[in-house]
Amino acid sequence: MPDGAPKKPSRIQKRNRGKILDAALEVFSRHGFRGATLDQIAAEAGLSKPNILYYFDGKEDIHVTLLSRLMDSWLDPLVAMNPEGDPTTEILSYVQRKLDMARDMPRESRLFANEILQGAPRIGPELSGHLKPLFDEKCALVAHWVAQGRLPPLDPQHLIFSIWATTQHYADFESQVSLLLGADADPHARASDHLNRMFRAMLEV
Amino acid sequence: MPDGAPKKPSRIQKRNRGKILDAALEVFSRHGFRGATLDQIAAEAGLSKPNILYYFDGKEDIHVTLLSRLMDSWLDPLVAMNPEGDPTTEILSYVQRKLDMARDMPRESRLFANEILQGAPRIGPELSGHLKPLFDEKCALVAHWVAQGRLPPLDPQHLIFSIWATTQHYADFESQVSLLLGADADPHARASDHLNRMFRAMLEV
DNA sequence: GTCTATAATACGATAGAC
DNA sequence: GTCTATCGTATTATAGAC
Repeated sequence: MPDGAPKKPSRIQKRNRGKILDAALEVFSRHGFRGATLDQIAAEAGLSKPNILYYFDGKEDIHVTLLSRLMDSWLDPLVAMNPEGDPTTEILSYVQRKLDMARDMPRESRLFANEILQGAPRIGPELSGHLKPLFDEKCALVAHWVAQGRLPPLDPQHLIFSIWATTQHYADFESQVSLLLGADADPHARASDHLNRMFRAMLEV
Repeated sequence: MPDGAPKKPSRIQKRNRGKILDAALEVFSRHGFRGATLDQIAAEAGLSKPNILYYFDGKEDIHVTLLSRLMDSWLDPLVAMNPEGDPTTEILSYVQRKLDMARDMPRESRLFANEILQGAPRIGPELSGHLKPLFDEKCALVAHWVAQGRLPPLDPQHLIFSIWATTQHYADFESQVSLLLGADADPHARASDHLNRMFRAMLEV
């Protein structure tokens, strides 16, 4: 077969690659890249270690594939911020969607947190290529809203950082959060309320 | 020599333990516990690997010693929150001190972030023993201020989480922050301004 | 495609000379 | 106290049968 024309993956290939990536998400997000082992991933996926390496070129290949696959859905809430909408509503909805993601996709959150915390050695290009343009675009949008007087003077870049930080905190530092809150109430509802009040206060003209 | 009476460490012992802990802070904070190696720590400290193990019982001993040594100074800003002071001033000062720490002690911030991100497997008891009582005490203080009507209704626990999240973000995710901001301005001044405005808006009665 | 067996290396820790 | 040399194990990756 001539090079450059990758064979179409069979049904079974797709299913196994999916199983491996899901297992890898579980293991990498809990232990980080170096702390994760192929043995753990293989056990979690229900496959043998050499079989894992039949589908991927190595540990790093799995990790990089995982990060780029998840990048798009991870950025969805920011993409959804609508230039036609009401500024305050759009931003508060974004906060809410990010907080929901921290609850529904904590593994993805910790996977990215682990990678960025260690200097993004394996995902730097993806960040420059996908995240940076989107970030710049949405910062320009917020700045535009400010210039129109529809938002008070604020720093778009640091506003977005604060949204990321406060929402992802509940996924990334979950062990500390649950220790400090105790096991009683559902933290999500109270966190949602708190963040809504905080960012609303900041966005009032 | 009878047990239970540890020999007083000599000057050279103190100095070498200090060099090792400083090197370990550098390496652990950048690569996490599993990602760090004794070879790296030894090279950074300018000592041989067996010499490292002469001063500490093993890799884990170094890590735990480091975490408990740093815990106190890491919590200093929260301790300094003064019940006698003006509520808004005290909280805004706390934000400022935490942000200064993210700038001045980014390695310490990343060390704790790495540990907590992975479920605090080696520092859980320290958190329960030192952090939890302090956290509860300061939450009660904020709740008291709210009950007095000196602060608007707010959730003390989640307020503190938001302060931690937003300030530590600049140290823990520095690689992403610097990528997105570009290399131009000093981020610290603008971050300080932004966080001051944000939390002030939330604290207005 | 999947497995068992194994190679190759990285790493934490120890032995023993000085 | 400090070093060189080395052990034992964990871990990534490959060989080769089926």
